[in-house]
Amino acid sequence: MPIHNSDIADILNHTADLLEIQGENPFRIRAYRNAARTIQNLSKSVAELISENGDLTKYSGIGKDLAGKIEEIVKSGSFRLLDDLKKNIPEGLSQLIDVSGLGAKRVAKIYKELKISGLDQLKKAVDSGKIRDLEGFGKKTEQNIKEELERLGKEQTKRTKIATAGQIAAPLVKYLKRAKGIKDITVAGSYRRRKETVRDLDILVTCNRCSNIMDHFTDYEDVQKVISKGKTRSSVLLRSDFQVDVRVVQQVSYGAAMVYFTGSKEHNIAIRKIGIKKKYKLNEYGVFKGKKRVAGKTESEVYKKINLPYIEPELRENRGEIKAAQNNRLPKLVERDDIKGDLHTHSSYTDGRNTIEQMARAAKKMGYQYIAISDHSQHVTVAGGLKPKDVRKQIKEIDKINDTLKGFIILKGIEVDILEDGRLDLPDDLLKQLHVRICSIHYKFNLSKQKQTERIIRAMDNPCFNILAHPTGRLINERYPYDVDMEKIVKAAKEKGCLLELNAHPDRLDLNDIHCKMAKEIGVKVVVNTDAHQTDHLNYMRFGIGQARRGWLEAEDVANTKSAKQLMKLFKRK
DNA sequence: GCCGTTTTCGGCCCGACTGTTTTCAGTCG
Repeated sequence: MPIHNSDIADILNHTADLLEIQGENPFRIRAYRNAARTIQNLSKSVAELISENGDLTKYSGIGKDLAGKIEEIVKSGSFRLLDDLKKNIPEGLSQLIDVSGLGAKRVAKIYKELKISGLDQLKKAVDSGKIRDLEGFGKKTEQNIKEELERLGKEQTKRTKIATAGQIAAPLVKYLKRAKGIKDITVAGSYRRRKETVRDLDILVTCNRCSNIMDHFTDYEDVQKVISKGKTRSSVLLRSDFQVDVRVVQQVSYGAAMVYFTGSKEHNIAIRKIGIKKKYKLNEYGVFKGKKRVAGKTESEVYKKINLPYIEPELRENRGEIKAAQNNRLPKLVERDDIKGDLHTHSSYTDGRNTIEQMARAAKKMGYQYIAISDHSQHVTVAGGLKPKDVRKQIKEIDKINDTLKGFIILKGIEVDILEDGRLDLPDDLLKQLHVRICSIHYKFNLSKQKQTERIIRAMDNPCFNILAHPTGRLINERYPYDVDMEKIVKAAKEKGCLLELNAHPDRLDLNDIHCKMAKEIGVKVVVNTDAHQTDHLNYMRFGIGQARRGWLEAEDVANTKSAKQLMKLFKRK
């Protein structure tokens, strides 16, 4: 069974956890974590790379030693260092380290002094008041651990989808704005980087003489618990168990603080290193030469001081953006206003809520030039998938409505199912009468990787195949992607002249950012579609654009920045 | 364990907050 990059990253992170509990050199531990992160973010499969005798040491954070260890993991499926560590350190300790407030040092102490090696034992020790007597611990710490354990018990700590985070952020930002003296307020962090899910919200605030801002914040009616509260930084847990941090800085530090709190952590570390080389110190208050602040008011000013152009938040993941910036080769990222239409939408012909005409008028109102109605095909019976006669009826209706629309066209589309054997769910002669065929998988998710990949590539052989919809089928936090070899699929799409969808629905966001970048590098155009089932879903486009930007896509890489006419040319098969 | 315009040793991002201890270690982001 081939080992995935995320498996290798998990093994390295697990190793780092155990090394940390063992009290190893912190820099050695960091090296394992850095390498794990590098691998996690790689678009290419490490297993494949090794089988082709590729050199892992060309990636940052992987040296000779770790390259050898990674090879061991890939080739043997096990890792001797980790196995040895496990012999000395009970398995349960890595769960303890996941308890917020417990780090490696405290876990090691709890284990050493009280022989506690699992969550259940920890709970018992907390209940009987044994923790408070340990040196360096106390009543308060014990209580915090107790609360954390209760929280872990009732809730799986999942990351929150960006759309949900937005719904939480909006009223909170509105509330914060009512504080006296408040000036600027920005939701920074991974939310600003438009990551598909976020762990918490980082809200950055500037204000004049605003001594009461933190009181105002912690008084918010949705606050369940105040985790910490200081003059410049406070953290709370909302009733939904969602964490929000607020940081206050002065106007003169706003740009530096924005860079700092937007992250990512890895990006920040990388730019600080550049700063150090230039004898600067970068922190959230500015860029400093000695004790003198030489930049900090705006983000551009901060980047400029270390000889970099402004880097868009979505790129700040230390995935090559700094090198690109140094070489003046940053992409000019696609924007919502570049989009000229939506190619994946549903109508009341199947499981959509609105009529074709309502969908079209809503799209026109958004400033689009076209919309494709692409309802389900017959195999998806639960959604009332269209039979051939239904498709013919829909074609006629679209022609009729198109006659009434000025400066806008409804494209005839279909979301046609890819059957288990790779055939499409409707006859070719009918599919040929449509403008756009979006092809997707809605059943048999659990085929082997090889079979699933072959199924899709076989479907692409059909010249009617235009776009592969939601290519991995994942639903964030709900359903894993089906097992496919994405690199093979992207290459097949390139070879056969097919396009890939980036489904903008916030539950899907599929392709993910890494796959978007892969498509761009291989030279396959991406279509950002909303999969709208009602008119207001058309607004999901903004989430798709965020993901596309994270995947380094420019307008040129996104097919639906083109006119309908240009699109038809793109769909022409070789 | 990684890395190099301070190149093969000696560094490794930086600061806030908490709780415990009394000047700071641990944790987090």
